[in-house]
Amino acid sequence: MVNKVILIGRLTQDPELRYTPNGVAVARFTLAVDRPFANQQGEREADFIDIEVWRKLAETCAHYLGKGRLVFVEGYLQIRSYDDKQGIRRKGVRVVADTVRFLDRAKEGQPAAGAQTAGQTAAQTAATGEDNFAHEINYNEDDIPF
Amino acid sequence: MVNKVILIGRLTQDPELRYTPNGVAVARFTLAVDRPFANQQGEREADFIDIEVWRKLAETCAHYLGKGRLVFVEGYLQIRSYDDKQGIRRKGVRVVADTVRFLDRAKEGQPAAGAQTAGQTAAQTAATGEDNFAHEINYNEDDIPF
Amino acid sequence: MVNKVILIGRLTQDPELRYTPNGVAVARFTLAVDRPFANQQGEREADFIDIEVWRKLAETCAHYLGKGRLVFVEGYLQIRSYDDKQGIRRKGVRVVADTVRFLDRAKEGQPAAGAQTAGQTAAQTAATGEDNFAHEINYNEDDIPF
Amino acid sequence: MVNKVILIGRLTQDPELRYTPNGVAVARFTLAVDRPFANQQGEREADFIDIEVWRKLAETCAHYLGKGRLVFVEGYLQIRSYDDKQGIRRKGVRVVADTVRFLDRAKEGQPAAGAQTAGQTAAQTAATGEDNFAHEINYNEDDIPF
DNA sequence: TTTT
DNA sequence: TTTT
Repeated sequence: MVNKVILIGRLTQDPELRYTPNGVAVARFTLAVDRPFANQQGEREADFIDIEVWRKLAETCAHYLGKGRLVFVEGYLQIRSYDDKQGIRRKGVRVVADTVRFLDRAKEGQPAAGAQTAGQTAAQTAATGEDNFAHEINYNEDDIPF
Repeated sequence: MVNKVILIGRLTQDPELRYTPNGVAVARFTLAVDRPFANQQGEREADFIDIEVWRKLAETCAHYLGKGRLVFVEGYLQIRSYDDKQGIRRKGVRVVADTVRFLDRAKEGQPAAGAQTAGQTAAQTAATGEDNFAHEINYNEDDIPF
Repeated sequence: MVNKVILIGRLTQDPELRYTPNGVAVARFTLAVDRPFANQQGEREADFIDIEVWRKLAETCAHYLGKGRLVFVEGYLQIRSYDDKQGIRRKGVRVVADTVRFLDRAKEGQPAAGAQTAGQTAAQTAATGEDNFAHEINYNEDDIPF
Repeated sequence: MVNKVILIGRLTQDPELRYTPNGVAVARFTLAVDRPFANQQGEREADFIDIEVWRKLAETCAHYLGKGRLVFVEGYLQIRSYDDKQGIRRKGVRVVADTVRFLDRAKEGQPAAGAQTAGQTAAQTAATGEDNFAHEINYNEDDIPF
């Protein structure tokens, strides 16, 4: 009924931008979110949380964000069961974000770039028949939010 | 750096209450959180999200909550990799809650009860050598929050 | 940059529904939100927080909500300076909500009703020249969110 | 019942640090939170939101934060009626924060400093009989959270 | 598999 | 009274 996730963390890699067969943009990246407390070995661990954004926001993220950037993310937790290639039932988890705010500036000499070079057209994506983007979770039209 | 989850949903079952070998109470339950939109078949799906609570709050939840109850939950998303019995790497996901608010009344004739009958003493839990509570995620002292 | 408020509380009165001169619906109500701790006299106080909703959601709230109902509200905090009738500078505060979820059922015999009878048409509102709705905060087109 | 505020914005001034007569530290600062949309004149306005922090966190904020710093704040909205010096009833609003995260680095040459020079001992504060800190809202023991 |  |  209410499902809200709020995160601040750093991208572990540049975002990946893809398009559904129908030409809808979707970008994915992983956020490293440091825990506020140390574990018993005195190390500070992080949670690595998969983020998914759609449409115009996907293209903005792919264009401007890169590895190491600090972002605020607001979205909802989506949990889905699926069978992997070995036919084993697994649980897929991601945060589908409707808000992403950039909290620091891109580094000099490391222009925003990067990510959007991964851009493919809808036609290209359809052509490759890529069906297990998003770590083995297949997309269909029901997956497209909003 | 910031990791916050806010949920309102209904318990799919009574909570399970256990104790770590050191006697720390931990309760688990699953929340069904309805999505606010229908899918293409016109059905309203739900996400099923595992919740974990500790110490006094664990005992309160086990005592007063039961299947079907509506609750507000606030906590953080915890993601952990582990190997299942077949040695396959899996991802465990849960929300560790620090706040749980009860949003409806317990039904008549179905007294709060239930859950806490699952209560075991620390000694009992240790004795059974139960090491894969929480859907195959082993607990150790580092897992105990706060 | 980020401004988010999340509340659960009960309406102190039925919502008031009005229309801007341009015919945009706006509803207002006050939420009593109990504090989770008692004060030194052992009493549990509440904060009384003014909520404002717009358009279709305004009409839904006016139609279905009434005094005493329990709701979840998500929105943003809006703070505005203004001069009251005595010309004294005051601060106006309200939560502009984009999400309202009803957490309990309307009571029997006390049908949803009530609120929406306050409905005026845009023409009516314009005619009365009402300019200090919302506790002395004048509305202009800039106030209309989204 | 639930009252949660999440903000990201910049300090308009250095924090002010005071102590209650009983020696409890309290710091206050105002956050400028830019709205995500422009008004009809094409300007981007901000909300100016008063933040209050207590105890150790108050001292940390006073020590490390200064004007212009970007912070994440989590807390609850507190609304209180009071009479100002002219005996006029007014509404005091602030966010009492339990979490403050620093999102940027202090500028070179403008060392963290500043704020904590305002530090007074409990004795000093008591001596001055200062009773309307916090913009005319008097503190008493009930105001001290947690 | 992971970020500063 | 306001921040970048």
